[in-house]
Amino acid sequence: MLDLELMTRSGCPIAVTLDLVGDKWSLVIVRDMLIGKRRYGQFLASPEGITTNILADRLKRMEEYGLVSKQPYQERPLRYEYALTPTGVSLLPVLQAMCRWGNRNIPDTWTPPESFMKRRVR
Amino acid sequence: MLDLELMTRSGCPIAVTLDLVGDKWSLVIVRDMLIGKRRYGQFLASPEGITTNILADRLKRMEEYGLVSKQPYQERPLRYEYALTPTGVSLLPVLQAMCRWGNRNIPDTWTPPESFMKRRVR
DNA sequence: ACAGTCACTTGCAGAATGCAAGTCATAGGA
DNA sequence: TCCTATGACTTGCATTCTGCAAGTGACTGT
Repeated sequence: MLDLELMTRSGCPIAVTLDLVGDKWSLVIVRDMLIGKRRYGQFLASPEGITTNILADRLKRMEEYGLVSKQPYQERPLRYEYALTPTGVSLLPVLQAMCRWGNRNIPDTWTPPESFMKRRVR
Repeated sequence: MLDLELMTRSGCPIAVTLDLVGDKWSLVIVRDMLIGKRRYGQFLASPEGITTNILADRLKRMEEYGLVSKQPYQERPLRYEYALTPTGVSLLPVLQAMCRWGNRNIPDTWTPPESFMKRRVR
């Protein structure tokens, strides 16, 4: 369980989830981490084109929320890589449901790899 | 299939879904409609406290996107009620996944009614 | 010495959001 | 008749968030 002193709008699990990741970018970053991306530059390279300031802000926020953790992968200069915590990974079913919805309802959306759609967590 | 000329960031079904409903309010309104609310005042009465201008904007946007339709329920004064289209209803699995995630990971979130969690759509 | 890489930070303009108040049509009661 | 209430919005304005571009600091490789 996350231990947050988060300003939530209500106790509704949908509303609380949206308070944490209800914006245009957070779940795109989660998607990238689920397919193995770990570094700042890799997130920037995704086709959606997140900007540097938003990426830095979201990584920081999701770390505060307990969805992401960072580990140094080198010293001098000190550099971090980012990965999902188990709580972050467990957002996978939400993303899978979005993929199914997008593929069914919006023409010309990419078909995600089977490994992504079939993967089970928890 | 929706027929949109929507500015999407990429063809990723996750990113496209977020382009449509990736904000703090749209899916709260979808939740309310899924549990039977249909009128402006009912949406305003939800505990999250959406404001009138945002609600009007989201109803309009979701109608443009084909997620919501409106029907007059009286004339003089002309009043509409809102309901999800089949495409809108099919967002249910996304909301169910968010509920499961919220309930597992965030303390003191409400347990949704079984009728909501068990319901199946296609 | 100098360009290049990587991970950020900063400044600023424009868009989105939140808050409060106002509008419009009508019903119902004093 | 007038007054109040209801329901569905709209408007104005201040605050916050986002997008874009440029800059910074610590290196590495040439």
